[in-house]
Amino acid sequence: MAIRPADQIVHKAAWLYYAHGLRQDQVAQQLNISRASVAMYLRKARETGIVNISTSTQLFTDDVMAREIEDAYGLDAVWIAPHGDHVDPAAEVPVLASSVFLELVKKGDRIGVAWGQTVYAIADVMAYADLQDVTVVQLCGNLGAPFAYRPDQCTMEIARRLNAKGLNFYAPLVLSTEGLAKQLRDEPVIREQLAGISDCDLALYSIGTVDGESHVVKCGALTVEAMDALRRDGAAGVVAGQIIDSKGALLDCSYNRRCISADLASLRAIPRRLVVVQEENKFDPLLAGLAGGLATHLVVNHAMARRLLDHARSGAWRKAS
Amino acid sequence: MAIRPADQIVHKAAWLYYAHGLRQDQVAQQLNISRASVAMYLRKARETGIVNISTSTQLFTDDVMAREIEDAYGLDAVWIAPHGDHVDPAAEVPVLASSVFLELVKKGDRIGVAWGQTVYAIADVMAYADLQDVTVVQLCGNLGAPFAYRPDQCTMEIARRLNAKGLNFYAPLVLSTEGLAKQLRDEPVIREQLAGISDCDLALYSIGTVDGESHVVKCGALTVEAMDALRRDGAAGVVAGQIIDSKGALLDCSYNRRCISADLASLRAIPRRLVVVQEENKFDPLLAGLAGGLATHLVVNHAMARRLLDHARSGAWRKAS
DNA sequence: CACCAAAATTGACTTTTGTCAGCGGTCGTG
DNA sequence: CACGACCGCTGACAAAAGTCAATTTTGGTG
Repeated sequence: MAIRPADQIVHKAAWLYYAHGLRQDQVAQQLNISRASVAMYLRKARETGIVNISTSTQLFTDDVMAREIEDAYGLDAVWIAPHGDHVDPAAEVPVLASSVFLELVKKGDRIGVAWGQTVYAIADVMAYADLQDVTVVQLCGNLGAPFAYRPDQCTMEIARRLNAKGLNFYAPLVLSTEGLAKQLRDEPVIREQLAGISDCDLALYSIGTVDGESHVVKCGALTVEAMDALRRDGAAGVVAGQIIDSKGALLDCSYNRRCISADLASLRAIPRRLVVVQEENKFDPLLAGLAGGLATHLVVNHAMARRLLDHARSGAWRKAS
Repeated sequence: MAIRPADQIVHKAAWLYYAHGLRQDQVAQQLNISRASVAMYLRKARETGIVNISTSTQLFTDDVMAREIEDAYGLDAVWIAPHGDHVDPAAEVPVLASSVFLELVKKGDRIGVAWGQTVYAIADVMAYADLQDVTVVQLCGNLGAPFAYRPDQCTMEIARRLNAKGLNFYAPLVLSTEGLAKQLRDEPVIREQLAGISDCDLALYSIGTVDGESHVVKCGALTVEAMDALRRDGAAGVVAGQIIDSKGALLDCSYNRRCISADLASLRAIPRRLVVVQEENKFDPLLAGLAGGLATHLVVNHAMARRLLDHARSGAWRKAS
């Protein structure tokens, strides 16, 4: 990402201020501009990722409960957001998740991103960074629904924050017939995108519920009735727009066959898979995802952590092999 | 690195302030402490690396001259510090070098560090970071001289800044006889340390001059006369306390044989080798180091960059294979 | 348990930073 | 070339952050 001439002055101001520790008035003097401009440039520098301010997430992994969940569920790392003893409890999980995400990203990475309110909330609070050679790929097809959290928006917003290249999926998430979905999957452009998913270094997604509140229902991919029927047939959660059963396997149903989305095996091929779960009612979907080995890194709040641990201790837990 | 209970509050304050964007008074209210304490905790958070503020060094690599030097000398990356058009020109190279260094370090790295005024200056301006599982190893033996920039100090200071483990070398840099040096090198403790050098992921050093101003002379490892004699025998630079010739090979001399330091082949085995050169009179030593393939990454100031480029263009340059 | 020294915390004050209306220059357009 | 819309910069004021001497708390000791 080449620096445009207009960025030069921003960069220079940021350098003098943050790297050399000069005060704004000294920087202003140095560059022969007003201090107000310096303040403006510095804000710009932070907003473009020229300057990076990050806070360690150690505190949230450095916890016996996190360790126990890691052991019980065979995860690489777990972060637990404390219960809302502060101003904005709802923001805690997304803020933590975005920090964790930024810690996991490396230069040159290829990152798979799914969608949903949680994913968008993370993107929304994510700090700007100027990572070189990062590509953000959309893990599933699109939806026309006018929601900010739809697949292409999630991908684009995260790409924008990281100053990365966004690779959108130019296909609908769900089609009306299985045949059409199959044909579309065989289209070179789509096939290529699907094939590229397993090459990702990092993935970010949440796991959706299978009720009327589900994002796939809200966005019109499924009717409430259809979802109810699927639930009776064993649907337990939603991953990248697809329905999984309680073992974390793809549910054998028409809907899934009509979906254009990441193959679960491709997802599991991604070495670091960050799953973030926020809402209370996502306990069962999360268990399904964990059973399917869809997560390696997990961010949850304290209440959910408690339930996970109790569940594991009750002996009810067994991961699918 | 486990978080001590006293750090909890620091971490929490930093989290609310930097991750959530609350103001200091809001954080104070949240934690039931005074705003003055919050300010203090935040400073502590920055000083411990719980909070990381870094500035992109893009501006200094994003330059035609840097590209040309990379091509001419076969380096992976070059950074050029602008000439001192600001308050503290002498600080420019160390500040830049420390930022570059921090960009190159990754979690879990093993880092080799040599010594000298330049290296110490870099350590001195380096931001604090809280890197997990990082080890900083000393590349050569010690000197008793009362200088801040002696080998153990350089290693320790950098380890302290990174919150890493420092592995010091418990042997003198130079001994009075070759036999003793050989015997000492065969001591298990020393042998192990020397063997561990090639396992490093990153190295940081400068290249010293071979005159009376050389740090090896100032620290008493060599007399001015001895150094003069070595120069007549082809000494061109100093790397990790050892004398190299103009081709970047170890000079065949008694002094080198009496040294306990990193084998040049071990240094070259380190994948990323950051060389930082600051002083004007280090041009020839730098050329020697480059000829010996001792650098992969280079930080110099504008004047030095100019000279390097002119030298390469004059056709005088040829790297040893 | 009273005492002291050292460390942590605070209130009050100073310095630094953020903000925004308004000014002045620039560029495209009629 | 005159006009107006737009953009970036600045001065002045408001808000926030930094600092430090004074005070309280803590932890160890006789």
